[in-house]
Order: sequence, then structure tokens, then C-alpha cells
Amino acid sequence: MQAGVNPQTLRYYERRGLLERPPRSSSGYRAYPVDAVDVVRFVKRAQQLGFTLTEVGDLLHLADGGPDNCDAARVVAEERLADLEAKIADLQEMRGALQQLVGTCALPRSDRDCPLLQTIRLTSGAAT
Amino acid sequence: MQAGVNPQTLRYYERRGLLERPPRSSSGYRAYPVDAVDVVRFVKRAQQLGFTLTEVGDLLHLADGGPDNCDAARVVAEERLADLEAKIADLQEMRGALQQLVGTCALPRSDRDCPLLQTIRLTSGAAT
DNA sequence: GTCAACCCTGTACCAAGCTACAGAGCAAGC
DNA sequence: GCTTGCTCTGTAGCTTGGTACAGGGTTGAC
Repeated sequence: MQAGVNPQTLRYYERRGLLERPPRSSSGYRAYPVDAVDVVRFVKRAQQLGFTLTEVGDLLHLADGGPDNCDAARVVAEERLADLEAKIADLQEMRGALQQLVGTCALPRSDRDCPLLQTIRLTSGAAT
Repeated sequence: MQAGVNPQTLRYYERRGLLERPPRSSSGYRAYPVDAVDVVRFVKRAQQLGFTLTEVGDLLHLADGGPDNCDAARVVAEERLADLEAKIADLQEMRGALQQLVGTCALPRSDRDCPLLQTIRLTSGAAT
């Protein structure tokens, strides 16, 4: 398929309610509208970013409604935004620790003690 | 336990090779050394940041070695660093899209059409 | 010495997110 | 009209990261 997923996955998404049930040909074959590709791509992208299929479904369903649902959608979006901020901050902290580690490893061999575990401990300690 | 996980999980980590097999009491009870707590905390933190247990195990095992393994550890760390950079960039992009979405929703009700799905499509389209 | 509350082992189960398989029908090229 | 390759349905399996349970031993308070 154009979205790079196999038919089983599409049926799975349909079961999960992520994809609308497409019209069928006279013989029962699914005939996906063009938009389906966009939906699938969105699902895939959101997944990469750590959203669960349930969350993706929530967003998609909210999008189906009119202005009333827009308020609900905003709430969901703002929650996700807060999640994202937190996750980004966390990853940045971890990046700092890793950069430090790589820096330590760049010392001449005689000057180092490969303190990976120590660095790790500091990192995890800082999070507590 | 002090690291906030239950005994089954500790045994699971032991099976997975993340935790060294601790010495046993005469009756077979596990007597964990103090460091075990740090290791568990590191595992938990790394998980939160999207590392799999397998990746965590790799890092921990590299840490066991001397200066030679330090080179290998650096390679792993640099790979993770690149992953982190990419993930952060991705999340930031997604954050931008969500912020835009929330901004749109803040318009007076009559002026809006809750274009969540459109925003989503633009976002996913931009990633292709 | 007995009772509760822990630990031991092994195995089985869970949710999420697919993926594969069986048994069937349809479509299209030759 | 037959074969190849798709689709259909339903069900079962996989992996990850645990959690629970059964059936037993241990430890410590009383």
C-alpha cells in the first residue's frame, strides 16, 4: 500500500477504530479513499513520537466532530503538549549525560577509567 | 525494594542479564549488594527515555570492561546520542504542530473549523 | 511450636501492536 | 477455464516488559 503498511495492519487499524470502514466493491474488497493514506501516515508518525494507538484514535475521533469537539481536542492537544515538553527536557538531560560520557572517553587512554557506570549513576541519581 | 520495583522484576532483570546474580544466603535468598539499587534506577530512567532493556543491557555490559571496552562504549553512546538528537528534533517538530493546533483552537468559535485533521495531515506530510 | 509473612522456583498470563495462517473467494492473463 | 496472485474472514501467534500464581521452604514474632 502507498502508506507502506500491509493489509493486515490496515484491518487491525479498522478494528481499533483508527480507520473508517472503507466502502466495499461488489465482491467485498476494501476500496480505500485517498485520505486513508494520510491517516495511516499520521498514525505512523505519531507512533514514532511515542503516542499510543489509543491516543491517536482519540485525536482522530475528536477531529471528526465540529467546533464543540474542538474544545475537547484542545484539551487533549494541550496534555500531549505538556507530555512532549517533559519528554524533550528529559531527553535533553540524558543527552547532556551522554555527551559528558563521550567527552570523558576522549581523554588519552592512560588518563581514563571509563566511568560509564559512574556517569550512569550520577545521571540516575540526579533524576531521583 | 529501595528502587521501587518488585522482586519478580528483579528476577526478570537477572534473567535478562541486566542485574548480576547476587550472592545467596545459606538458605538461597538473594542478598543484593548496595550498587544493585543504582543499576535498577538507571534501568528505569533509561526506559523512561525510550531505551529498550536490550540497549540498557549493552551499556551496562560495556561498563563492566576496562579501557578497551571504553571505545566500544563510546560508539554505543554516540549512536544513542544521534538517536536522541533525532528524537528531540522530531518531538520539537511535533510540539510546533501541536502549539499551532492549540492556537487555532483559541480563535472565537465562529471563526474556526477545528482543523485538527488538516493540521495533522500537514504534520505528517512534512515528515515524508 | 506455630503462624504470618516473606523468599524460592517454574510456569503461565497480561497488554500493545502487529503478523501469520487456514480456508475460502475473486480477478485477470494465457 | 485454469492458474497465479491477490483479497476476504477468523483465529492464533509473536515480542517486549513485566506480573501473577502454585507449591514449596525460611524466618522471626509470639
